[in-house]
Amino acid sequence: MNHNEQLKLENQLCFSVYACSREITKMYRPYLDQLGLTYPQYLVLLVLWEHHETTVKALGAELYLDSGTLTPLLKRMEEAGLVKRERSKEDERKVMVHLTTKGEELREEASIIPDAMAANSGLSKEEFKKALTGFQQLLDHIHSVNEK
Amino acid sequence: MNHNEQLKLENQLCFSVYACSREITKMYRPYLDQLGLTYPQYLVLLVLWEHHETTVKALGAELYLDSGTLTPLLKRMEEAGLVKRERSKEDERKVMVHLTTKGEELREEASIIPDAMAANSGLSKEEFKKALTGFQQLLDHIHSVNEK
DNA sequence: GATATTTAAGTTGTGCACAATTTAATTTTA
DNA sequence: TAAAATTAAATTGTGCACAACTTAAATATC
Repeated sequence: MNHNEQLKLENQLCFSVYACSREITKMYRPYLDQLGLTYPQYLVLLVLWEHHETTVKALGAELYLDSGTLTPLLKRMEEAGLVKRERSKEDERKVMVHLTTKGEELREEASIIPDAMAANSGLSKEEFKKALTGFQQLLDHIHSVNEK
Repeated sequence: MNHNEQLKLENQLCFSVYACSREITKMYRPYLDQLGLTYPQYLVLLVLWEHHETTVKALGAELYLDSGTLTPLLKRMEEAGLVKRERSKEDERKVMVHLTTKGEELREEASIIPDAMAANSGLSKEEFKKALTGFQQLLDHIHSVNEK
C-alpha cells in the first residue's frame, strides 16, 4: 500500500475501532437510559458487581481510567445513590468505593443487557468469542507499548 | 454462559473495543502532538486530504459525528490555520470546509504515521487487514441497527 | 404563491477523557 | 529518624461526544 492509500480514512484501523466503539455505546444507550446510567458508569458497576468493594486506583487499573476521570464520575454515582466513597482507615491516601443497596439491586435489571447486545451485534457466539479474544490481545499489546 | 459470567467485565466485547479505541488514540498522541493535532482533527484532515473540499454534513457522515461536535472542532482548526469554512453560495444552509495551504502541507509530515502505527500495533499485514475488514463490517451492522 | 415540512449548521448543557498540577499520606533511604 | 521519593486522589483546564433545541434556508404540498 502506498502513502496515498495509507492515508485514506477507509484504510485506518484506528478509525474503524473508534467509530465502532461509539456506535456500540449508542446501542447500549436506550437500555442504560432506563437504568439512569451512562456507559462508563455501567462499566464501574460491572466491576463493583464482581468485587463489591475496590479503590479508585484499582478501578482505574481495570478500566484504563485515571482519577481525573473517575473522581467526578464516582461523585455523580454517589449523588445518585449507587455507590459510597470513603477514605481507607488503614491507608488514608486510598478511597474505598463500594455499592449501596440500590447499586446492588440494579444488577438484576441489568442482567438482560448482555444477551440483548449480543443479539444486536449480529455476531454468532463463535464470532463474538473470537472478536473478544482478538481485541483483548490487541488491547494488551498496545497498552504495553504505551507504557514504555 | 450464565448471567453471572455475562456481567463480568472481562467478557464484554463493548469494553475491549472501548478500551482499545482509547489506547490506540494514546498511541497516536506523540505523533499528533508534533503536528499540533488532536485525534479527531487528524481524522478530519484524512478526509480533506482525500476530498480537498466537503461540507460539515458530509464530513459528519464519514466520521459519524454531528454538527454539535464538528462545528467547534472546525472552528479550532480554522483558528489554527488548517482549514477555511465558508457558507455555500448555491445553498446557504451549507458550510463548505476546505484545506488551507498549511493544512495541505501537513499531509507530508503525517505520511509516516500509518507505517509507524501499524508497526506499533504488533499485527502482521494479514492480521491488520483481517481486523480492519471485521471492524468495518461490525461498524456497518451496528450503525444500521442504530438507525432504526 | 403562501404555508408546511425538511434540511444544515449552530448553540447550550452535561458528561466523559486526559494532561498537568496539587495535596496529603506513606515508604524509602541516607 | 529526618529528608527525599513515591503513591493515591483530587483539582484545573481543554477538547471532544452527543442530546436537545434554535435559527435560517430550501423544498414540498396545498
